[in-house]
Amino acid sequence: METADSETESVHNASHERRAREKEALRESILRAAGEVFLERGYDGLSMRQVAERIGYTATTIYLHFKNKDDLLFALLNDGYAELGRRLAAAAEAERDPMQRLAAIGRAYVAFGLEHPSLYQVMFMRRADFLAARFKESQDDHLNPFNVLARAVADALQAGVLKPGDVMSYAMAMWAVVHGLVSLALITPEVEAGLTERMTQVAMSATLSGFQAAPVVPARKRSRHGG
Amino acid sequence: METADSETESVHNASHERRAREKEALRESILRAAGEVFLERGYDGLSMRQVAERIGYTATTIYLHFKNKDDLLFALLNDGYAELGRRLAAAAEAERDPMQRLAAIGRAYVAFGLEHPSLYQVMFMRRADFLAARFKESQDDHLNPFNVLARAVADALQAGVLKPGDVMSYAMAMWAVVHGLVSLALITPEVEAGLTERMTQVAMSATLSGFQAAPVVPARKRSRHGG
DNA sequence: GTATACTGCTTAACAATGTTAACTAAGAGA
DNA sequence: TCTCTTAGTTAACATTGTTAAGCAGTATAC
Repeated sequence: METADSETESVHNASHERRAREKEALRESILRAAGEVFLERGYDGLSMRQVAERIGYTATTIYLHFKNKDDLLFALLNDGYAELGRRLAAAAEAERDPMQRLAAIGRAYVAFGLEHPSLYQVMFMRRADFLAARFKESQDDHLNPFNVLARAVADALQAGVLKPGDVMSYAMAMWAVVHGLVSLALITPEVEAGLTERMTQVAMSATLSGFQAAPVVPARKRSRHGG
Repeated sequence: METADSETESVHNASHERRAREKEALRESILRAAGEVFLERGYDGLSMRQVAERIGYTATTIYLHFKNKDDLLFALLNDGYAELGRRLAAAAEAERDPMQRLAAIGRAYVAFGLEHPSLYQVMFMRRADFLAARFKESQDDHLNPFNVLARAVADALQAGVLKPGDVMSYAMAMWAVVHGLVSLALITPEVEAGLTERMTQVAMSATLSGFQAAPVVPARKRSRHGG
């Protein structure tokens, strides 16, 4: 009896596992197809029927693996957030000096955005509602992109290379600058790459030097030139 | 004969004019309704049928006054671009000192974005394709928002308060920073207003002081602290 | 004053979207 | 072999932007 019981049980387990594997495989397949369609047709061209057709299924099948289109999209973007986190962390580790580290993180952020324009647009411009969800989900994850930046800022503050201030304000300000650089570059594609690069250089160096420099707009006059 | 001729002619003119007036009135009415729907339901909730229904017409009627939905939206956004231009120009005029003028323009830009969140999102985040069209259209308009900024930068450069550089790089960098501040604030609505303000203050003052300060990340070491 | 042309507007329709409900077929378990 | 579960499909709905055809009323011409 016991033998029979455990035998049938193991059979059940085996088939269950196989089904689970197949299910997971199809889920991955859907995700891959969605990624392809997204890259080819853009965010607006990403339709359930298009994705399904590409892998020989019907649109409704996707709903057996994802709650709805947003759920599918969220899964797609999560890869993006993860990669961004990894790249920022890698850039941070590569630099020891706190100030240089901040600069490296900034450069890595901009590079990521320019390398994945459509992905970045959805992640940080079109579907920012996902941003809150994702960041809340991985609030304590040390690979959360914002956490990487905040840690570097905290280090720099502690090292005394920044003017006194709170971590949050500095981190958000830094984020605003790099996000501004990326998104401005993405919404003005007619601007030549050279100008984009010069703009990035100017903004980044100004911001970082300003973080450690004299008070704002000191309006110090050179009397020698007479106003 | 002549009298009759000129009489019928004037009748024609009069009726033509009336028709033209009515046509223009309906166009304005559509635009106003579209603005309302846009404000209430957001960009995604703006549908031709919704707009038409609000003023007691059918959706297809709109096509007698606008080529398509994009055309209608473009007309809507044009008001936004115009107002932004006026506000930046007003802010610029109110400050004489070149550096303070730049700061004022930046503050005005951020204020505009935060005051018109949905409008700003469409203007600079979702439908940036309109941006190119609009800016190309009013390339020489001195109220073009970017021109206002570029002029202020040119003045500051000429006054020698900025480190040597080209107008375009400075203007784009400045635009990137303020746009980054606005769009980051808009995509993270869960962030408290106080932090947004501190972030703005930090980023703006750092950037501007960086524009006129020492070279980037000079890594000047204080040997006194030994590393 | 009556016929004609124009024109402002509507109804009908099409293709595409996301999504739900009902159905089918096939495989697992007894 | 019979039943039940389940993966997948088909059909359908509401909504979208947009085009084509029709209709009614007004201005023009005789």
